Amino acid sequence: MLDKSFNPAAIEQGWYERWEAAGYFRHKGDSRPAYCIQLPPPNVTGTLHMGHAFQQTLMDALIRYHRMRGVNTNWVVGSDHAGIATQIVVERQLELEGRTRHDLGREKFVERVWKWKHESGSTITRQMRRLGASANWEYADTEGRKGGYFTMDAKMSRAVAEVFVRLYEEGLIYRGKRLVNWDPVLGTAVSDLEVDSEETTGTMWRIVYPFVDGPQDSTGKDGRAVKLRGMTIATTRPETMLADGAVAVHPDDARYKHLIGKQVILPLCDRTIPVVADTMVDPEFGTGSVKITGAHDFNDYGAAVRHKLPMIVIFTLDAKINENGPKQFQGMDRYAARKAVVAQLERENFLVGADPHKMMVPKSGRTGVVVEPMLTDQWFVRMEGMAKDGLDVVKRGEVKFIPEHWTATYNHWLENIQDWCISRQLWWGHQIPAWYDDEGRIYVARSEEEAKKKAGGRPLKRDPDVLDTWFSSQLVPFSSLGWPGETQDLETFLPSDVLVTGNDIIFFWVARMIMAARHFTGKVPFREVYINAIVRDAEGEKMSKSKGNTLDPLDLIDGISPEALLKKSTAGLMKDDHRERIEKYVKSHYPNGIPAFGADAVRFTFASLATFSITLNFDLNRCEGYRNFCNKLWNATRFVLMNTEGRDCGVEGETRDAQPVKLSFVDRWIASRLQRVEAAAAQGFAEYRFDNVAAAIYSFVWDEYCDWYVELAKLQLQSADAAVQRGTRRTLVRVLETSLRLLHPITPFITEELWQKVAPLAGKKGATIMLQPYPRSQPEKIDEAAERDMALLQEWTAAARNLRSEAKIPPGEKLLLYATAAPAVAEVDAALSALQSLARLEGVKRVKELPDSTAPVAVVGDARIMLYKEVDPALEAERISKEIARVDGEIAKVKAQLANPSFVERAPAQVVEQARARLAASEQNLQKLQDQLQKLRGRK
RNA sequence: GGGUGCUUAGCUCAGCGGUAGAGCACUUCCUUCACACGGAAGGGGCCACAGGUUCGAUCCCUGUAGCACCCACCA
Repeated sequence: MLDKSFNPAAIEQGWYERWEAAGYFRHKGDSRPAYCIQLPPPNVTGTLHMGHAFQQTLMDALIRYHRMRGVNTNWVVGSDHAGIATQIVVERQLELEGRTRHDLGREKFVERVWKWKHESGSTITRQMRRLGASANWEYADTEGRKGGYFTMDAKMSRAVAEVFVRLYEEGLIYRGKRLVNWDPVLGTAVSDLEVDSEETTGTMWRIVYPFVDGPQDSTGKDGRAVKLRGMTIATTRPETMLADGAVAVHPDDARYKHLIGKQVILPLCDRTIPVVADTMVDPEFGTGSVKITGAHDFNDYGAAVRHKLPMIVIFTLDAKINENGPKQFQGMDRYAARKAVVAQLERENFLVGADPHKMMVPKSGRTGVVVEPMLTDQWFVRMEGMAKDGLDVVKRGEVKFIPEHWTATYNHWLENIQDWCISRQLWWGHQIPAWYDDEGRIYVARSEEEAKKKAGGRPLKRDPDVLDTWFSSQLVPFSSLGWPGETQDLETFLPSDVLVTGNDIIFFWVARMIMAARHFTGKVPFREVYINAIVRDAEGEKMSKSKGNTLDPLDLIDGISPEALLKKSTAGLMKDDHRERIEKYVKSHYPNGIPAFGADAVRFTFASLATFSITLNFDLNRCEGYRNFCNKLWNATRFVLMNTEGRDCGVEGETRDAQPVKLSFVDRWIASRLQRVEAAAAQGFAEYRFDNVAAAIYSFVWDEYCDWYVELAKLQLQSADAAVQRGTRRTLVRVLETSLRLLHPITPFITEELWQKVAPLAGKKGATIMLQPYPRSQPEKIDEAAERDMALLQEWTAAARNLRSEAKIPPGEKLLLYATAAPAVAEVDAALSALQSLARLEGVKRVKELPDSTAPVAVVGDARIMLYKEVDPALEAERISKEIARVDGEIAKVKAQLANPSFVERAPAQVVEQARARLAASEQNLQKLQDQLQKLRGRK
């Protein structure tokens, strides 16, 4: 006997371990069609957040669905070494010990990161298991830790080196001194994508650079003649003037045209620079003349190259003024230098203006520090050719984005792609497989031995830099399957079927995977990319730690007390000033903490909210509603078990043959509805409309099976006919058993728990629901007649109940229902006794005319029905008048439509017919209501 | 400066050329032997705004406004 209500913690315990131990998650090396999903590998350092939980719910639902459909599924999972993120975490730990990574040295530091990875790297995999992810943990796992692959594993690293060497040999990787985005705190280059612009109000300073040969004639904006002391430039970063190579003006700018080629004095510095002409200058902006700082500005870099200007570097790698700057500024941080430069300019009368200015400041995505364009030696991947191919495969439809509009985002980026800076000046990551000899010659090789061989024995030094983390992540779709080896897995599981991921990594990861897989395997990495919504809080706000509106999926599953939640929300805060705000938020939003909804309810919520919308506002109230749904399912099962266990369910058993069964229109109806929900589920999965899958099953189970079928089954179980009882029991268990299988991909735990008990009664054998066939719709079982009859019964029931309610008849009081006609169904007797039971009637009495009474009357189809209970005629008259008004409105609307000749002529015949039928029915209804009203009035 | 998406019931969201839907919340009644994490009956919406196309628009088109996100080297 099941407990009275479902307790997620109790049932969710144990199943996962049993499934995993039994090896149900592994792929099978057989010839069945394959279905493969690659998990976007989470950072080893990370913990599961709502985005992960959402994404993984969808992936697991797809995997479970396909597994049940008999496909050879392989959910490839793993984790990412996450170069910068991980290094920062371990460096913070060292900081607490008062040390830096340099105190340890590279080798010891990397050792320490590995140690930390082993200790805490399993957090997220544990959380995924709690969520029920039926992932293939053992697959591609080189460490034997059942956590999937790790991007720094020997196996995965081998593919990284191979790719680097091949790209280098093909001339697609090159090394060069280029201007790159530099994070002065981390001391490394970062890619364009890792830089986020942030609007800031800064200052636009105007500075005059005097002409070497004295003031010059020119014209002002208004055309009047003026004398120019020098070129006035505008800048937001005055400290970079120390590295200026020229002043540029537009070649057609009448004010400055004649001054091109003149020399100006660079203030504060002991040198002069030329005035050059360049079309990049916008004469309308600022003063129309621009300082050119080739080594410290991306825009100016191009101009400096065009005009062959010297590239002067004035910053050290930690953004302090170096020896190339004037003595008084040397060693100053860039912002201190800015102040000092401005002060001296002002003192020496070079500063002619300073205005507030809104601008976009580039900041490092990791540290939030303003990046400095820095001229350094870096490795790059040439993107042009691969990008073109990446565009082509999407254009040809070999890779499809869902929703489709993301294709535009993808295309736009690839059409404007820049070469990719892949070297990072970090210690944690794949070290670049390049060696240098004493003369600076480069040897790129798969291993040190190979490099030595190539160098002919010259002493070699390895490049200290590591690769951008995405360089290895992009290979995952094939490196996880054994590439560069030629494996059966590659043959079977590449391309994978769908990638489920967030739109934030379309550039970082999705595009690069497509390009890399195409380049190295000739195949696309996946056929479809489902871009899932971004999870926000219920008010649509971005979840962030500093707002306190983050939710931990595990807290939703297991519940959390208000005290623990408060403590957790404010733990490890960087800034103390957030504390008060967070406490306020948490206290007001979760005064009672969070109840334990269970993994199934959380998963169901995610599925229900998985529309094609760009954001998903996670609403705890909906989560609660779906927890209630789980309870409903639990109790429906409880009812079914109570009525079927140990009884004859009309199912063939091992020791007996099935006895004859009789099926009523109600039995046939629910079986018919089942076919429709099965079709809806299949369609939903095919379209990635998980919300539709969830909604279809929800309403079937609750609104149809529980509300109607179970209620009517109670009646049928009291039948004197054993065959009717058998038929009812058989339908009860079979429909329930099928519903459990339908639901399993979304709510794996509760369905497994219940299936174990229900399946034997339905004549099903099997160790687990996981491997049972997913229900498929059988259109031949759709019974239109039964559905029509049931719809009528429901209509009659609703009308009768409404009469009860309107007349305020207490639930205990049973009355006769007078009806001028019987429901137009095939099994009238069965329908009438059903009606009697559902509407709690004493009976149904057929009459020619309704009794002369003030009792409320309703119109159902051809019949008028009445519960014989005298009520205040005035109230009843009012009720009927309201109803008449409603029907009147209806009639007016349809009449107007039909009176329009062009509607009747041009609308499809079917639509016109429908309107006419509606009009006829409404008019009939109106007539009966008016009769009734008149009668009521006559009584007064 | 470009681009994308959104605007439907109090809240979170479906829908989509032909009588406006769900969950939660709300009102009234009910502890009836699966379930009060429940049952029954209700209330609630000029489908952002303005034009256009159409017999007919919440839905298609064009604008406007608001919100969100992405891209972009304007000093």
